[in-house]
Order: sequence, then C-alpha cells, then structure tokens
Amino acid sequence: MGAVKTKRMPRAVREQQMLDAAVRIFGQRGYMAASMDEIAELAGVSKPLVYLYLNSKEDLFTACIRREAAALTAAVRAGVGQGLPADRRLWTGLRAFFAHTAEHPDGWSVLHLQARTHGEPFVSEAAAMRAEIVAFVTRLVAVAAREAHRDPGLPEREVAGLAEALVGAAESLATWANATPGVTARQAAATLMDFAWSGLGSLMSGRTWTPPAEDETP
Amino acid sequence: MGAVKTKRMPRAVREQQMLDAAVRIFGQRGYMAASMDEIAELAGVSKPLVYLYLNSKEDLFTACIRREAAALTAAVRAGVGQGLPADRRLWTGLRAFFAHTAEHPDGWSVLHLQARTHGEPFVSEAAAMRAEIVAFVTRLVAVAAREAHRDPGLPEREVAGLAEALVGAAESLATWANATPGVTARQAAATLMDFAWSGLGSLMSGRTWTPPAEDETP
Amino acid sequence: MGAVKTKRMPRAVREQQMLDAAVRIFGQRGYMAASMDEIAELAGVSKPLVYLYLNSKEDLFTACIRREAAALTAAVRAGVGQGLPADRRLWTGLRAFFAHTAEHPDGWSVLHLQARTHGEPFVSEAAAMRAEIVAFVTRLVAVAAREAHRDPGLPEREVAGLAEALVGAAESLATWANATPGVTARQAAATLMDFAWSGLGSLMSGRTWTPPAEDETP
Amino acid sequence: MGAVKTKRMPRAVREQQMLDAAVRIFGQRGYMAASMDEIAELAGVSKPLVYLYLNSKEDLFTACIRREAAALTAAVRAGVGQGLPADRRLWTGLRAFFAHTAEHPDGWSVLHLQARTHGEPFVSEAAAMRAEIVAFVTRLVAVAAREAHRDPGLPEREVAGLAEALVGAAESLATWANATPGVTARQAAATLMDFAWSGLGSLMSGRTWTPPAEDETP
DNA sequence: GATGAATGAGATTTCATTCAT
DNA sequence: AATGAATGAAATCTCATTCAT
Repeated sequence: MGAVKTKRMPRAVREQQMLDAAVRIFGQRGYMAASMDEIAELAGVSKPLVYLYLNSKEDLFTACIRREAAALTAAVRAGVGQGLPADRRLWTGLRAFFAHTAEHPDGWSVLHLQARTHGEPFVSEAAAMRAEIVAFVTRLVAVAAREAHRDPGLPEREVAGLAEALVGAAESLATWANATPGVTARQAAATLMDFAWSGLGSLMSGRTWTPPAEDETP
Repeated sequence: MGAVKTKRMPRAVREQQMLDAAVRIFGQRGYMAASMDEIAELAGVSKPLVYLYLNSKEDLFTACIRREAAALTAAVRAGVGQGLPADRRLWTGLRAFFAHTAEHPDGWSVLHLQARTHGEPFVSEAAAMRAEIVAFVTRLVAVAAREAHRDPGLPEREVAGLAEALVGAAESLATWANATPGVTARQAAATLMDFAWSGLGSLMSGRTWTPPAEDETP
Repeated sequence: MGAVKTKRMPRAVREQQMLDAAVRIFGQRGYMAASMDEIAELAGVSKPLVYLYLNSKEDLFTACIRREAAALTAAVRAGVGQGLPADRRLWTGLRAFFAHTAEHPDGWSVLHLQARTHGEPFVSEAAAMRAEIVAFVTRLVAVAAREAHRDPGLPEREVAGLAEALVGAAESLATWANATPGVTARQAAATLMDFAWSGLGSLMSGRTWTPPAEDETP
Repeated sequence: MGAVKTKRMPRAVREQQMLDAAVRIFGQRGYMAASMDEIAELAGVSKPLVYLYLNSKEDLFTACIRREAAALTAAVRAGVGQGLPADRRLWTGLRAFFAHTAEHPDGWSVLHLQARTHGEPFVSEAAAMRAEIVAFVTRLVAVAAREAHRDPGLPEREVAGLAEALVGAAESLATWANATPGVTARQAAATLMDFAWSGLGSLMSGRTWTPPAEDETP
C-alpha cells in the first residue's frame, strides 16, 4: 500500500507522502525502532530525499507530531457543536475525538504513545497539544458548574484534577477502542459520557465522596 | 548510586541489582535508547555477567516488566481493605496504587509507558498485569451494582467500558501526579474517587446520560 | 559576498564566478571537506550548471589549481625587473611573490596546502607550477655563481638543493606572513633576502661549512 | 604488510598497531580521504575495536599527530650533541631531523601536510610541536650571535623570521628528499647547513643585504 | 542557458552479543 | 563466578552526480 512510485512530483506533495509513511512507521514500530530506510521505502522515495526535505529523524518525527496534533485538534474543534449546552458540547467533542483516533490509529499512537515515551523535545511538542484539549475540557467543567448554580465553585486544583482524569479516561478509551474489535467511536463516547457526566452532575449537586478521616499515610 | 562493587555475591542478589539498574535505565531512557553497557555499569558488573544471568536485552526487559508488575499488583492487593464495603475497597486500592507508583516512578514508567510502546512481546506482558487490575475493578463495579440492588444489572460490555475508563483515568492521574510537584498520592486518590464513585453512584441509581437520537454517524 | 544572482551571463564570466567561489571554499575547507553545494551557492548558480561548465569536482579543483598557478607565476614574472643584476632580480621576484600570496590567501592555500595534500592528479598539477619557480631560482643562482666568477661552478645537485631550500623557505614565510598579523610582504622579502643572499654570497666566495668527517651514519 | 592477525592482544599493543595503521593511511590518503574501514583492516582488527580504543576519527588523528610529533622531537633531541659549539649542535640536530623524516615518511606527511591542512584542532596540535622546534632553532641563532660577539644583537623579530625561514627550508627539504630518490639525509643536512650557516655567518659579521630605498609598494 | 527533483554509494558511529580465560 | 577482548550488523546521515523539463 506504499505510495505508487511516480517520478518528479512537486515538493509539497512528496513531503506529505513522506509524512504519511513516517506516521505509519513511527506509529507501529516506535520512534527508535523505526528506520529511515523503511520510511523512505514506504514513501516510495530514496533516503537522501527524505533528509533533503525533512532534515533529520528528529525533525521528521517532530513534523509528524505537529501534523497529527493539528489534525486531531482541528477535528475536535470542527466536531464540537457551537452554541449547545455544555453536556452536548462535551458529547460532540468526544464523538469527534474518538472518531478521529479510530480513523487514524497510527497518528494516535504517535501522539499518545510515541511522543510521550521518547523524551524531549517530543514530550513538549505533544504536551502542547494535550494542554489545548485539557483547557477545553476544563472550560466545559467550569461552565457546567456555573450552569448548575454551584456555589461556591469548585476549587481550581480540583477542577484541574477532574479534567485530567476525564482526558486520561478518554485517552485510555481511545487506545482501548482501537485495540478492541467491535467497539465503535459512538460507544466509547457514550460510555465515557455516561460515566463522566453523571459523576460531574453528582459533584455539582454536592454529593461528593468523602474519604475516611482515620487514615494515617499521606 | 550504582551498587557497591563487591565480588562474589550470591546469584539472587546480583540479579536484583541488575534488575534495579535495568528498571532505572529502561524507565528513564526507554527500551531502545537504553544500552546494555549503561545497565551493566550501573549494576556494577560486567556485561557478560548480565548476559549470563538474564540472557538478552529482551529477556532483561521482560524480567523488569514482570518484577514491577508483580510488585504493583502485590502492593494494591495488600492495600485493599478486605471485608470493607465496595467504596472503601476501591478507596484503599487506589491509595495503594498511587502510593506505589509515586514511590517507584521508574517502575511505573516501565509498565505504563515503555512496555506499551515497544511492541510485542512486551505489550502482552504488561497487558497481563493490567488485565488483573481491570478484573479487580470490574468485580468492584459489579458488587456495587448488586449492593445498589440495581436490576437489571449493567450489560457486560458497559461494565467493561466503565472499568477501562476508571483504570485509564487512574493511570493518567498516576503519571500526572508523578510529573506535577505537590500532588500527593492521597489527593490523586481523592480526586479520582470523587469523580468516579459519584459517577458510578449515579449510574447505579439509573440516572444515565442519554445520547441524542438524531445522530447519524456510528 | 557571493556573486549577485543575475540571469543569462556569458559563459566566460559565469565560469570565473564559479572558480572564484571554488578557490575560496577549497582554500578554506580543503578539497574533500568542500561541498559542491556550497560552491554552487556561493557562486550564485545551481549545481547542475557547475557540472555543465566544469564537469566534476576533480576537474573543478584542477581548474582552480591551474588558474591560481598561472596567476601566481604571472605576478612573479611581471614583478621581476628585467635587465637588473641577479640580486635585484631575486629581490623584485620575492616582493611580487609575497605580495601576491598575501593578496590571495585562498589561492595560496589551494596551491601550497590543498593541492599537495590530496594526492594525484593534484600533486602533479601543483608540482608543474612549482617546477617553473624552482627553475627560475636555479637560473638566478647559476647567474650569481657566474657573476662571482666562481670556478669551478657548483655541482648541479648542490644547486638544485639550494634552490629547493630557498623556495621552501619562501613558501614557509608566505604562509607564516599570512598567519602572522603585522608582517608585510616587504618584511618577509627582506628577511629572506638577508638570509639567503648572504648565504649564497658566502657560498660563492668559497666559504662553505664543512661537515665533520668522523661521522659514520649516511 | 598489515599486522599479522593475532587474536586477543593486550590493549596497549593493539592501540599501537592501530596507530601504526592510521599513520600510514592518513599519511598516504589524507585525513578526509582515509576511511576508518581501511585503517581497521590494515590494523588487523574490526572497526568497532578502533572506536572502542580511540573514540572517533578525530581523536584517532589527534593521537597520530601527538605520537608522531613526540617521536620526531624526541629523535631530534636525542640527536643533538650536547656541549658542542652552536654550528655542530645545528648540524647534529638537522641530521637527526632528516634521518627521522626519511625513516618515517608517513609520519612526516601526517605532521607536515595533513595536520596543517585540515583545520582545527589539528592545526594547533601540530603547531605546538613546530613551536618547540622553532624555539630550539631560535636559541641556536641567538647563541651564534653571541659567539660572534655581534653587538648590538639582532632584533627579535628578525631572529624570529630567520628561524622561521630556516625551519621552513628544512621542512621543504625533508619533503623534497623523501620525494627525490638518491638524496640522503646527510646530503639534505649538508645542503641546508652550508646555505644556512654561511648566511648566518655573513649576517653575524654585519654583511647584510640592504633593500633598495626607492621602492614604492609596501 | 538553467534548474528543481532525485539517487547510488559510502561515510562514521553504535550496539547487542560472544569468546577465551 | 566473572571479565577483558573482540565483532557482525545495522543505524543515521552526506555527497557527488544526473535526469527531465
């Protein structure tokens, strides 16, 4: 399924072919186990051309992360129904998220697994994208708290922790859904929505779970 | 901090020193970037000895995964208060989990990041441990459903998804807590407990979030 | 300081621009470390054009050697005062030599360092030029011997060695002067003239230094 | 003539074999054109062993320069007859110098050609050795001036230039003698001694060559 | 007359792994 | 029980050189 070997293409096109190949190889083999030879071959070009256009393995991987991050956030942004109530916004966002990760499993592997596992500068690159998503969710949680007339609002660190947990759950479910045949993006979104929104709803209305006081270890 | 170079130690001790070093290096550098040279040096032994005892890099990494997985599940098992109600069982289990991951960040990195990023056979190895934890949580959710006299019980796939989400959230929070100074194991556990148990509680009492029907994409 | 990029120039001009660039790069980096890319860029043309005009890296370097050799010998020839006594001929030649090498350090580097360091066919190419200069000096020494009515004349091999020593000293002084701020061409010439002409003069009048006879090794 | 392939030798021995091979290849091919493959093969070992012991091509070349420089200065030092008058000291030093360069043509090529042609840090490395020799010659010239009761002494810069010229002539003669069959070390030394000592002698006794005043260019 | 697109071949360097003692 | 000596194989990257337009 490597790109058909057509000669003399404009640079922009070739670059995309290379990134396609690189995302696939990086996503499946991992950053270090991927070889530039294999990527070049899958892209249907010679190795020197990959270096001419993308400079180094590190730069190539960074370019992959950036492209996939941009694609994912764009997909989520496009999927979120503007002007809807908070729960519907979260629902549509999650649908878009799971749909995109299901359609681009290698891209998701690059972003979620590879970029975070191979040190700087990749970690920061991926963290930037994640921060954007966490911020989006954090806003939603805050809006939900307001809509629930919760007073006083939740403490900031608590909100941060909740958003982190929610995003973490979504990430895990995305990977799980990709690995479990028969689980659709819709089901993944529904499961998480059910779990998360009910939990948030309970929190909002003040029904929190209180840890027992007699504990001794920190 | 490499082990002090003492000659002629019993095999079992030497092996543990090697595994200590290996977990540290693998956890920090990643499987591929780790070099057997560095591991041997940190362990205070010569490279051939590492090979004599642990056979190959692959076997060494597998041994690391197994040891760390066993340590983590043992810690959780030991932490769970037997004979308590379901919520207290979850709470104590989470406390133990976060405490262990915080105390063994390299081990956690090996299990959660490295083992999952570098293909077979490591993925399966880590998956085995994870399955055990997911099973534990699944049982708890089922018990909670029973305790809530929920009838009919939740469908099996739904329970699986919920457990997956909960475990995923826990894993994310563990990594987040390790990377965020000032977040204690107790706080991480409380955040997740708050979030999750309320959500489960709502679910049990039938207050689910229903996705809108007019959606078209799967 | 690369040539301004103007389109459609006559071939001869373009070739000179390329040689200018090549001499600079070869002189500073050395033959092997110089890259055709860099040379083409400095010349303000595309690489294929360089190949179209100059054929190959080897041919390009050879062309550089020839051009710089021709320029140097021309400068010396032009500088030598015809019709003067031998000492003044040498003096004016040296002045011209040191002036030229000071004004064209990259060319001098190409001739004296690079051409001699990178094997055939460059060595021969540079040797041809050097032979011309050595011959010139040899003639001067012979003339001086005749003017001094020295009889019998110096043996041929002796003359060759003297010329070789004189030229070698001049070459070293040229490089030394280029590398030592504050040393002018005139000073270099005066130093060498002082040293050499007195030595020659002494030789001519028969005051030679006789090696001790009791030596045993050849 | 590569070293006989004997297995398992102590490190120090192997290192010398590698340096022998490296000096030969570097001296004949030049630094850049030399390949580590070729060096390893000539040394009778595998490439990784070369890297294990000598670190990198750059380090290997530096080690060659150092070893050859040390050998050359040691030979000269050993050859100089202590307690002799200045002329005999120079004579014995030159004999030793030409004998050594004739016996180690590759080493001489490394020192005189390659080290000076391939930029830092090699240039400095070779310059250090050269400075030692120049200092030795400078001292001799100064002693000669004193012995000749010359008063006032020669100006310092003049002495520097003379020493530079003398050393340069010696270097050129060494290369010339290596390239010209039938020229012995003794002859080379005699030629230079004749030329240089007479010249110095004339200088000492005040018979300098005075440049014409009417010159215009600097 | 001039160039953007493309590559074959080979460079240095690293690493997991094994002998021989 | 333990190791200094050694290597096969493969990685990233660079460069001189040529097509096709």
